[in-house]
Amino acid sequence: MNRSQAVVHRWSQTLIPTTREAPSDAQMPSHIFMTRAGYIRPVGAGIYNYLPLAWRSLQKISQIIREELDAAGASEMLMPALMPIELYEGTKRDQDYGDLLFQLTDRHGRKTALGPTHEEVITDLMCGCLTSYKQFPLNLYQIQSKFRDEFRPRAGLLRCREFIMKDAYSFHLELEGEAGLNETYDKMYQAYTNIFTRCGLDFSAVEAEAGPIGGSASHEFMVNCVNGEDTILVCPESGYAANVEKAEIGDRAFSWDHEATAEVTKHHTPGMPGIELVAEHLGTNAAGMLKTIVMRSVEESPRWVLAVVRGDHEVNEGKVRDALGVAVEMADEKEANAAGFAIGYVSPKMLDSIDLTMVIDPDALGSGNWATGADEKDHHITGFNWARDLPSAKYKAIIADIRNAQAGDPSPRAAGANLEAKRGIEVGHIFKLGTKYSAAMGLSVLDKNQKNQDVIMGCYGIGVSRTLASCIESSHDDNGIIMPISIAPYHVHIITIKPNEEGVLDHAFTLAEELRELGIDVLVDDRNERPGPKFKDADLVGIPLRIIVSPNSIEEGQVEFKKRTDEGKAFLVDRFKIVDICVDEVKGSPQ
RNA sequence: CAGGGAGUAGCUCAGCUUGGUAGAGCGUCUGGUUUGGGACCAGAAGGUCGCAGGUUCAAAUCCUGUCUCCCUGACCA
Repeated sequence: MNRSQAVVHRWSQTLIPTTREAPSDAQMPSHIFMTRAGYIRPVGAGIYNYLPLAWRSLQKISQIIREELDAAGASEMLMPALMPIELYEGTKRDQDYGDLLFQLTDRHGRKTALGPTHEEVITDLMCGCLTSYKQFPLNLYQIQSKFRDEFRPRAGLLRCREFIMKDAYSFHLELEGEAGLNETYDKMYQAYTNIFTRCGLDFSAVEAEAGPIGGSASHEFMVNCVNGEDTILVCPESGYAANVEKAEIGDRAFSWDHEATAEVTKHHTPGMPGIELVAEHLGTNAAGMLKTIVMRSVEESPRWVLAVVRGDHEVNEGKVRDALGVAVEMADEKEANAAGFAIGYVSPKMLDSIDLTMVIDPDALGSGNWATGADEKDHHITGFNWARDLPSAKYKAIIADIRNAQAGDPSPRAAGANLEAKRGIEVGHIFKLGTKYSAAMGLSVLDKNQKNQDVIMGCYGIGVSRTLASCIESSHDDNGIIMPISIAPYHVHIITIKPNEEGVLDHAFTLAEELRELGIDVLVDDRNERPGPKFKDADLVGIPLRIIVSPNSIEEGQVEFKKRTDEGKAFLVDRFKIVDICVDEVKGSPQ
């Protein structure tokens, strides 16, 4: 509630093009309702006009972000959206980003990009600005349109090619201490928590795939929503929550000594894409098979790595990296074949044929009778038993949690508890970057000891337009949007009944003006429409407080009042009480 | 990018199989009657049928090419 800027707008004199029917291509509720309620209109694939209602909400979200980040010690600035491609040379992100980067050529043939984020720009800027250890910590942010050539934009504002993002970057010389990265990171974590709480969102802060520094170096802020694109795993006992990519799994029982129950038998299994088909052919299921993934360590003298998981599980590269202490990547299929691996038909038995490191997930040691590859094209075996058929594994292999967690897995933080899966929409992500960009781009300063040191960085993003969409995604009913007061385009929606009749409009605008002077934003539906469409439109646009002004109630010295969340009809309120009621509602909600 | 679908009035769609002067509902505009949950009557405006070729006496309709949009997958705020 900002007194100096509160407004009274007339429906008839702003642009709120509501429609009765949804565009046929919209699937997600936020997309359908934002279009129907006149918040947005498409321009191209993943490109939208933000009409007045959406823009007012986005401004309110931005204002909340500004207040919280300023309070956390950050300063707002603005960098250009257009940037020369040379900036990316140091970090090779023009390749990492690949097709995601919008690239264009100017009239002089210079290659230029539209900014997908601004690590390079700000690091380059800092190279010329940061000269002394006395300048730290420094935390800068901007709110701006970002451009990403998404493979497939979709779901309205949830995944766009041009979208509004707040990105912040912090600079430090150490991790610990007052000026350290950890201190700023924690402040930003708290600021994000405040921001999303004030926006009225039901969200979870979850651990995400850690950056190069390790530890809990990255958190995602996820709006809890069944339609979300991301899966997070939570422990109901301890409160532990993590992205599916990152989630640890609690201790699992395993044994080398399961008794063999069948002989090893070879089967011809040609032309069966997918483990399900093979399992069916072998008379078992995916959970009865071993999946053996060929990887390589990423170092100067690469080494083969075999990761073994149960057939219905997925290998997690990050976990393999953590188990081995070196980064790994999927092996190139041609190279692996040349080295003797029958890609697609690899079994753990390769441990005895090729010099390699083997990592086994505990669940792959949960039985004495497995189906797996035969190390020969188009063939699998059944009856594999670790103790009988590959005794060397017990001494040579590493056992570690190397697979993606899933619902029902034991919690890593509470004995006996099981992880539950929830869906979410990622609206914020905070990162400890370390020296990735500063080292690549030569950003260093002299520390107290006159030693040149690479600057340590953190980066912090919020999808502003996505935050609006995810709010609507999780807060709507069959009739339309239900906006929280803090980010609603207007606080109060005054509906006039029979606006042609003497005094109705005057009454409505007098009331609106009283509210405005107390810092409340008001939309007055002054259209000469019948009541039906006005009520329908009001439900659709979802402004939280509704006042109905009609000839009848004016005569009685009353108005009608209803919250968007209330069921049924509005109730009568004395005219002289309505302003206080609205002020209490606005003040009593998160701002 | 791969697989699937769609481009016809501002919006939602029919018409295409079987070629013959462009249709409906909603919305918009005018006049009238109406005014508590998407009214009614009368009238009107609005489309080179995505684009370019081709076949034909004749193409929204058949053929070829091309562009755009949507849905499902890998990425991310």
